[in-house]
This record gives sequence, C-alpha cells and structure tokens, in this order.
Amino acid sequence: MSRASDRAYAGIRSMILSGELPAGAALGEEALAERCGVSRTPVRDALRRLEAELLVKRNETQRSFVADWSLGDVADAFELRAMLEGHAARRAAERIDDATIQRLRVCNQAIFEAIRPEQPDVAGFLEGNRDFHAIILETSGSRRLSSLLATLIEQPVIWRTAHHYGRDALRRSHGEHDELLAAFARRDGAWAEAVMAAHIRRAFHAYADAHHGLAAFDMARTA
Amino acid sequence: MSRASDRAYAGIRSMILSGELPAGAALGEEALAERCGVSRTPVRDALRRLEAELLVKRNETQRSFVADWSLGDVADAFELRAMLEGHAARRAAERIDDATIQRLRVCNQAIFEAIRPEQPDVAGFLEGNRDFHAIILETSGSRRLSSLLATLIEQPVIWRTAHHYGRDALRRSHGEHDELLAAFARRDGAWAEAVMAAHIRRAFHAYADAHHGLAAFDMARTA
DNA sequence: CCGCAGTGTATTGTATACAAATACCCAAGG
DNA sequence: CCTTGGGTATTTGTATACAATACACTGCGG
Repeated sequence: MSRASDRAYAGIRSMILSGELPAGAALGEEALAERCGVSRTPVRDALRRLEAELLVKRNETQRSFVADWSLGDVADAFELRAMLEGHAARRAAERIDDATIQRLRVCNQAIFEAIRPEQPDVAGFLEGNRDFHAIILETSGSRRLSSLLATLIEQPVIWRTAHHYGRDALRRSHGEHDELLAAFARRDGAWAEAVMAAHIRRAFHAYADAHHGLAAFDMARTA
Repeated sequence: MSRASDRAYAGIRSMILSGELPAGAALGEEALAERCGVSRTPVRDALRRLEAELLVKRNETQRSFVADWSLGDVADAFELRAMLEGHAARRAAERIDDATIQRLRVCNQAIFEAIRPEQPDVAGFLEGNRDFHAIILETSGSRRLSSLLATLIEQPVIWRTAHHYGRDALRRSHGEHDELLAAFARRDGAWAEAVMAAHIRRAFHAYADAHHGLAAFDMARTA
C-alpha cells in the first residue's frame, strides 16, 4: 500500500512487537501519528489493519489498546491454524501437480541449508517455512481459506516461536515437511492433513514450553 | 460505530445486496459519498469493512469493485463454515451448562413459532437462527473462532438462502437444531460436530438447488 | 468521607483541500 | 489496423481543521 500508511503500520507494529508499547497500552491516534511522522489519517488506517490482525483491540468507545495475548489465546490461534491448515494440506494433496511438489522440495532444501550450520540462520528458516506453507495454501485452491488463515498466520507471536527453537527442533520441523512431501507425492489427503495438524500442534507446545516453562499447558482444557 | 460511517456502510451494503450495484461495478469513493450523503472519509471506512466481509474487492491499485461470488466461492464459504462451526459445536458441547441449553431451547422454540404458520415468517426464522448459532459460537469460548466465523457468517449471500427454503426445509432446519440440542444435553462433542456440519452442508445444497437448478453441483469437485 | 454533577480537556469522527498516483483518450508512427 | 507515447482527467492517499463525544477532575452537597 501507500507510503505513509505503510510507515504507520510498520511503525506501530514494531513498537508493539518490541514491547516498546506493552500489552494494554493506550494507542492515541495523535501520539502515534507524531511518533511515525505521518498524520492521523494513515494511522487510523494502520490501526484498523492491526485490529484485524488482533494485535490491537478497541474498547466500546473506539479507543485503541495493545491487545494482550494470554497463553489461552495463543493456544486458540494454534488450534484453529492446525485445523484450517490441515484442511488446506488435504485439499492441496488432492490437487497438487508434480511441478508444485518440486517447488516444495526446493523450498524445504533451502530450509535445510539454513539450519545446517552450527548457528542456524533462523531468519532464513522462517522465510523458507513461510514460503513452504504459502505454496500449500495456494495449492489448496480456496481463496477464502487463504484469507482466513492469513489473519492467523501473520500473528507475529506465532512466528517468533521459531526463535525459541533449538537446532534439533528446527530439524524436526524440516523433517515434518519431508513427511508432508511424501504424503503429497502419494496424493494422500488424509495423511497430509494429519501430518500438518501434528506439525502445527508441536509448534504450539514448543512455544508454550519456551514461554511458560515445562509445567506447561494442558491443551485439552482449552480445546 | 458512528453515524456517518454506519450510514455509508449500510447504504453501500444495501446497494450491493439489492443489485443496484451489480457484481463487478466500480465503487468510486466520491460517487458513493454523494449517494450516501456523507464525505469520503466514512466511505473509505465502510469500504474497508465491506472488503473484510468479501462483499467488495480491491484491485492491485486500490480501486474498489463489487465482488462477484461464483457458485464455487459460495461452496468454499459453506465448506469452511461447516468445518469451523462444526468445531465450535464440538467445543460448545464440551463446555455448555444447563442454563445455556435452556436458552437454546427457547431460541429454537421461537424459530418453531415463526415457521408454524402457513406463510412462514422468514425474517423471524432468520433472527432466531442467527441467535441460535451465535449462542453456540459464544459457548465455544474461542474469541478467535468467533471472529473468523463472523466474516463467513455475515455473508448475506448465505443468509438469503433461507428465502428460497420451502416450509419443509425450514422445519427440517428446526429439527436439526433439536438434534443439536440432544447432542448438547449429552455433552457429546463429536455428535454435535457431525450434526452441525450436516446442517450447514445441507443448507449449501438448498442454496445450490435454488440458484443453479437441480443439475446442481458436485461438491467433491471443489472440496 | 463519599457520591455526584458539571465543566474543561483529551480523543475520536467527519469534512475538505490538496498531493500523488493511475487510468483513459487520442494522436502519431509502424 | 494495431501499437505506443504522452498528456489530461479521474481517483485514491494524505494532511489538516473542525465537530462530536468520552473521559477526568474539581467542587459542591449530603
């Protein structure tokens, strides 16, 4: 989108993610406009986008605040993602062609390269991971599914999970992608769906462990 | 929300739904502002909301048009709704309390009253139906699930389906709600999920029959 | 000391003017 | 006849001023 609007969006988003604006902080349009160097108009625009991404919440009188994500909220998001992205994987498996499988292989190879070194390239991993999932989503052939998932996947709190992964967890993720590829090669939708759901649910528990200790979380109590 | 913004939203929405603005029609902000008697600011606001509801699409240069819903798109929306709302029903069954079951019973009784006459009160049916599903969604206890489903359920193209129902179809819908209540009473999540999914998939086929003749539609080809 | 009303201040909603970007049209050349 | 280029007209993006609304604080009365 346009320059000022994007600047406001990126600026506010990074302020929230960096913790510069803590959960619950009030987001006055005027103040944000000044901090981003734009006028209130693009700020309002950005706030609506961030609200759609659930990074910002509004009270009953339209005032904006930084949303607070409880562990239950994160569990919620992961559970929905597991369901929807599992569904996407099933559809993709039923429609995928050889060329697309090849693209996925290349993509997963790039992930492998990123995590091979002693010090894994987490940014590279994330980029490959994002592409990998995006290709599957695209192959699922449902625009609405894509748009619903977009609001879940863009949740930065989810992607930042990977920064807490150890090298072994990154490799396991890569391995699950390989299993997904096997399911695609056989056009086995049910297999693909199961692998994808497991892949995402494991990611959630990696997140929960990293953020809340191994005492952790009984998913059944929120699911 | 605020007065002018709501006026623009309601105005544009009704213009689209009534067919006054046909699928594919260009939506210039200036023109809409004049027709709604407000300035461009609330119109821009309204367009964003309508875009989120998929009633409006924007091209790559930010110009807005009335979205066209192919039968495949509608099938898509119903399929996702069946999955998500089925999931919501399962969660609701696992958490529901007796008071909420009673509320649902009252609600379904109201639906029954609306469809009992020779000339069914479709508006009354819709209102009751909306409430019934809203209570289940609320009981599912997932804010994110609610917000995702909201964008699917608000699709007017879906709700208008009911206007094509005959009296028997309306009664069947009421009966399915009863079966859902039975599943809730037993706290049987899997049963509730299955009934809900069937309920919604049947609704899709009623839509497809009404709009595209009995030659109809092979759901497997899009699912 | 507490509660409440009223006023002043801060914040959001709306309108409008202007800037930037895009689409359309027509004319000229192949 | 089709393509291409530029220039104009239309459309969207941004800034700003003003209006409406919500919030906070103070002072009064109980």
